[in-house]
Amino acid sequence: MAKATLVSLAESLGVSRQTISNVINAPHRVKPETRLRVQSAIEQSGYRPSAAGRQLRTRRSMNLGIRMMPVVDGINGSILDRFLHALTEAAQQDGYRLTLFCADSDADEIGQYEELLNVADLDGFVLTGTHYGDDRTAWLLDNDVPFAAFGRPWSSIEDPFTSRHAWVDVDGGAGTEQATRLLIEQGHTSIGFLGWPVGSGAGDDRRAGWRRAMHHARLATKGLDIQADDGVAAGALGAERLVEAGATAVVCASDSLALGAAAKLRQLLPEQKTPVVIGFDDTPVAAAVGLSSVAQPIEDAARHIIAVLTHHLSGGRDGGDKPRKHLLLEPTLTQRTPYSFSSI
Amino acid sequence: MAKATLVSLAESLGVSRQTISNVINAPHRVKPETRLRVQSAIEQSGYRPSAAGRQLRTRRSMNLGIRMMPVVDGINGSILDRFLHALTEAAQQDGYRLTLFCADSDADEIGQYEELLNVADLDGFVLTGTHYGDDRTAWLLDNDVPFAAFGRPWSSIEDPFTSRHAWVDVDGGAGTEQATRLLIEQGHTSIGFLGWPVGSGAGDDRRAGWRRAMHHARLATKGLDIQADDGVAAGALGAERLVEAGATAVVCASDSLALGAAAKLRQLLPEQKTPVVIGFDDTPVAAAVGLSSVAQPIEDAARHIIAVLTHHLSGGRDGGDKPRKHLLLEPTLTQRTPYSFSSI
DNA sequence: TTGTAGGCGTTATCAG
DNA sequence: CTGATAACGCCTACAA
Repeated sequence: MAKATLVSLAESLGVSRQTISNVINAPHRVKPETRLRVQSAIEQSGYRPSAAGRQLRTRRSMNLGIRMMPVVDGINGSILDRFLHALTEAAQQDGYRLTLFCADSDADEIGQYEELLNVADLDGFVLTGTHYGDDRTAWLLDNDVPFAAFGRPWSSIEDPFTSRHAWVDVDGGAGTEQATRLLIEQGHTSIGFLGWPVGSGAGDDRRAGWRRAMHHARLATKGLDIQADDGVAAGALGAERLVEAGATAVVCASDSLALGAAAKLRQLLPEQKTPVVIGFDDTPVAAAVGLSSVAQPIEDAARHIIAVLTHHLSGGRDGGDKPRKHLLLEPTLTQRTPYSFSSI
Repeated sequence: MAKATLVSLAESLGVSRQTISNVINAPHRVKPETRLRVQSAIEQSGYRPSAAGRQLRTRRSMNLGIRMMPVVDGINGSILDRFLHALTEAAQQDGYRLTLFCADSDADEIGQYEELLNVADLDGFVLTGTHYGDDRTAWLLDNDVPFAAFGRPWSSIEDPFTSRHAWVDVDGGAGTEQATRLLIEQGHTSIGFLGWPVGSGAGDDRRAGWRRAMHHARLATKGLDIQADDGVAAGALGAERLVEAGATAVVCASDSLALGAAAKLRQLLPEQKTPVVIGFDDTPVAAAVGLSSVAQPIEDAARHIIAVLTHHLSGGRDGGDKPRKHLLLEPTLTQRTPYSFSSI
């Protein structure tokens, strides 16, 4: 049996194709009687509207784009997996599909936007890895392209909550602050921060959280603030300098750094028993070696990103409540005992 | 300026839209002179063919589907990241896009195939996680849907190299065999295998590799073959039993198992200095703790999957060489010194 | 409430 | 080698 279309259905039912279309897109305009008749015919025939036909007419593809960032560390890849999965699931529930694309740079990404918008009629984009002076958000805003970002707009002057574009983020600073406070409660008075070079929004945010907790407890921070590129080796190196500066515990901007730091601290301060290093992202690596870590509610973030995007795309006519345009989620601290490599 | 279409271009050039279409899809049919004229006009106007229009006419979307498997361990999520990225990049180079979807089960996945085929005109699918008696491949074959699988068809009777469908896989058995041989060369005579319960294709394959190496060296395997569910804790438990059976080294079916095993062995056999545990997949976790591991050339696999799929879809008219329909890639052994948590 | 007409952008077919 | 014509399946506007 050939695939059913509006026309074939209309013929077999003795109504016009327009009526079928109305049953699908504007049921209230059709007399209940015929509506039911048509609906059951639709079900029986297994009719599914063609995306191509619809897209040609409406210039909407029900497709959302997201860029695959280049694989770097790999440790955070597992986070991406969770993020993508939640994104896809939420989009699917709202009738949207996710289209993946690659780009070498932000400029290239913008080029891809143009291309995908032109040829594939993508309805919107999900952005990740926002940073200071992000060209992409500016371009998308200028061109009235719907999008939502995972990551607030980083700017030293503008308040993110007045931003013109939708975003969802996790309050990294709150996470490191909480982590630092825990260490303070455990009696540590010299707690180092091991983060990325100043200049990255998320990194500076996490550093600020540590600093807040230290100041609040009136603890000195001099010499305890290390800037390092991400990675295990850099983490070990940084921890060494922190120990020299007197640190007995370390809060890190990533699990990679934390892993290196934990190894180094275990070596330099073997007498310590409590978890003295706290990572960020709660990756499987952290779980695997029993490292405490700040966990991001990444599935929630993904779901909200889709919610705000699809709500906007449907023009608010989707029935649901209007999702907040700017949302800062709280992370949680996953505490673990470092059984690691010595006492599983 | 409005977006250029075939019609607008044709008008401004004084030719028929069909000629423009021919320049794009069948250049050889157009007189070189007009072809050049049209081509430069295309470039100038920034014309890009509409996917919707094309799709409506050709019933092809230039879109490939891939299912997001449920997130389980997380450790292997990082592998997925690399895989997806390579897939997307290769597809993009061939003019295809990747569409993500979710499914709860294989049956559900088949339902999604139908849906995506019907509404979105997907041109083909990439399958992962093939297993014994996989319904999905059967369905796709029955319905003449193009696809390529990452993972050979597992069947006790059929030779995978005669399979009706395209696949790419990594020779896991060769990997564990190589790993086992290395340990034998290092002087170990009692080497355990820590793998998944018998019944999974990939798991049994890896087990067989270990067994081959042991038999080849005329070493006993009695009591050295452990079946455990994946995970760090199970790995530690399994290693304990292996040590009781006299094992001094362990080859594992995954990095999760290996991580647990390494911890346990370090505890039970502290005098050993050499890397006595070898994992599988070479995940960031392995890299982080200095665990040797069998590395899969996953980017190569992804590229070949796309190559074989797009070559088939283009009906072999894409100019390139015909890619092999069945391809078994060799893994490599990444050797590391277990600095782990004690000596970064 | 239902039907009719037109067109979205493309390619296939066939005639010139 | 080029052009006219006819779909592909759908939705919007308007007419009945």
